[in-house]
Amino acid sequence: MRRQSPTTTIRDVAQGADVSIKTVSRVVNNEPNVRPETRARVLEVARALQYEPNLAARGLAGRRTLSIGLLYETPHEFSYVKQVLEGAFAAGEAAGYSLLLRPCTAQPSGDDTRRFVRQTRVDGVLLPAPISDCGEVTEALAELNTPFVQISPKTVREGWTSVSPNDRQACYALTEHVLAFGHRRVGFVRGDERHGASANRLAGHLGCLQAHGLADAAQAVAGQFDFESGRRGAHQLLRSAAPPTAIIASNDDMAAGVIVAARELGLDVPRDLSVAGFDDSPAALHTWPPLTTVRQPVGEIAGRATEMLIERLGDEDPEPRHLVLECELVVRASMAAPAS
Amino acid sequence: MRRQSPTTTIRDVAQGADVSIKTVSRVVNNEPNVRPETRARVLEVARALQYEPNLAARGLAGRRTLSIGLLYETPHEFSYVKQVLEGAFAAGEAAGYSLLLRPCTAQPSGDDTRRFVRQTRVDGVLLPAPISDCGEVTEALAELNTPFVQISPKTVREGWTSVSPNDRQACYALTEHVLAFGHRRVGFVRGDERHGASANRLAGHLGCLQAHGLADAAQAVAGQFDFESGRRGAHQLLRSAAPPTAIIASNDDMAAGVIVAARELGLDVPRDLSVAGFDDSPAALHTWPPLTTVRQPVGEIAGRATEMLIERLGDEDPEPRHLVLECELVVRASMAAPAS
DNA sequence: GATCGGAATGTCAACGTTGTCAACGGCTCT
DNA sequence: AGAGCCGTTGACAACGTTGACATTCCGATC
Repeated sequence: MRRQSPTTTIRDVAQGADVSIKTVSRVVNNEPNVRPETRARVLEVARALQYEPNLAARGLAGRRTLSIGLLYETPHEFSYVKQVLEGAFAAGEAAGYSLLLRPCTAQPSGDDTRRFVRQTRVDGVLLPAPISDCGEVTEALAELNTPFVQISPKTVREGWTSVSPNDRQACYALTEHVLAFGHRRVGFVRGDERHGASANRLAGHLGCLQAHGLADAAQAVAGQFDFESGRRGAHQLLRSAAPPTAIIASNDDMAAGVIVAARELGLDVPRDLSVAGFDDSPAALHTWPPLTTVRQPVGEIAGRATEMLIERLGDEDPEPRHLVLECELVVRASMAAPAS
Repeated sequence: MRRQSPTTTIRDVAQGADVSIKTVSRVVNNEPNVRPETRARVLEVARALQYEPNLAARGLAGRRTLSIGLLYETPHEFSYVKQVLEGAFAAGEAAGYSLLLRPCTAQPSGDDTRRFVRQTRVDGVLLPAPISDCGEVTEALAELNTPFVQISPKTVREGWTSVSPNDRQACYALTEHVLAFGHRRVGFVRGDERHGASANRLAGHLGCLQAHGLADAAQAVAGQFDFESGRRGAHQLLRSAAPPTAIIASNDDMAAGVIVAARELGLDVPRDLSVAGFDDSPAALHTWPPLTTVRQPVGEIAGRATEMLIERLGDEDPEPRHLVLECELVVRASMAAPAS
């Protein structure tokens, strides 16, 4: 087996600064009761020797590993996961925590979860959608007494903690924006039902239609958040007797599919059909015309979730909280008044 | 501080199976010299108690941590990173290794790298492009005697190990495909120069033009692999006195930009302008028309790189290798004969 | 000047695993 | 029957850090 190049340990620093290892530990962990000059001397030596605490040893000795797990579903929607990663990494780093990723297949089992926590001893776990609603996972974590925070869960549960975007309100506003153009027949492509966002977006949409006395005009078809289902959904909607003059898709990938479907039917966007998406993903700018959509602060959501998780780690019996962040309408060129 | 729920350790298993902890260790690590019936008994108890070895303790006690690091650049090209992750995760898992991610800003310093390795004690490191060519990083790893494998490096270096796609050959073939349609003025949008792929793709393109006696017709403009630079590049190319009838972009995002630029100039794709991309990313299917492109086996490349890295971990003085995987032309609808 | 108290520092045993080496059996070979 | 060997097993000391607790130091108090 390959030899590791020698590394400086806490002992080397202790020797160099002429103190005990315990004092070095105190300095490195910012604990009180160290004379400022001692602290300075230790830091000096640590820096000179390029000392970095060994995380494995820390995790083994201490009660905590200073690491949090992130279970994410691998197949779809990677731009979402990307933003979650970035937000969580930044927030974690700021607090001295590192992130341990665990890609999962569609339905991670409780055993997978248990194995993950047992092996890694993560202090807590972040659960982005749709895993945030996986009963087996949350059960396993509760059983292991491992704190977790849900990101965009489907249903907000009493004693737990979550951070979500205000999907409902955002989709209400988006629908209102569409109606303001004069559209009266508005199609809607729903998202993957396993994501809580899907139901909320639909609810916001329907709520707005109802508020405008258009409840009967609602036309919603199923979708799974991917390009192809957007394309299929649009064909389905546009085939009807009274086809919509505008279509809202529950995310941008599907909206891109809607645009392609329109083009396949010889319809110009936005002249013959207005289209709106959701998420403000990169795809929203890659379509022609660029998509009117809603910016979800996914990175911020993940960051706040991480902060809340870390906060809860210190508390023996923390207050459950449910944070909701607002979204922002992004107006681009895919929306116009209906051809009268 | 929150209490951890009690976990079963190697000692519990040893007690349950009435053997020493060392024997359990041997069984769990598939070491030889354990009587089959003993092994079976230990495995039985381990399963019953849901025993999972503690990775921190393993890393501390053993010479190896069974984990490998993956430094990746966070800003651009996430679909690439996604595929790298998936390939590497799968290959790592198969060999019992876990992956430790480290998102980096544009130019990670040697110190960052050293800190990462020192803290985590990863056994080896994977370097996807463009970090694979970051001198500070490779230097730091060499200095720490930490094995690494480069993924798609710019330049293949003697004593190191790498896995790359055959960008040059693929772009040669793609250009040949374009010429076969009858195009004679072919524009080219280059990629980010920090990626090795960029130079190779350009070289393949130019090589093919030369082979067909069209070296003088080459028109290549700069790009950075993002949508916007594709759009700018296309405008630049199409503004010229003898504008190209086909444009090859060094990746799909830029090709999407080219298509939008064409539309902005009132050109129909593919009637007035043929377009080809590279990578077969999701974006290639989100454009209209869908893009003719080249499928790079990124996941497989990352997987093979991971396997090679793990293989090298066991060897004291492993043979350096440079593996090159072939790409595949994906013909879609964005390409047609030039309007004569 | 003895006593007290709190801040500063140190000692030592964990933590859960692997590496080293020694011990034990049963077998073959003389 | 004794020597030697090999396959099997175990005892014990690492690994680098933190937690619990002990000790020292120093100034304030009586």
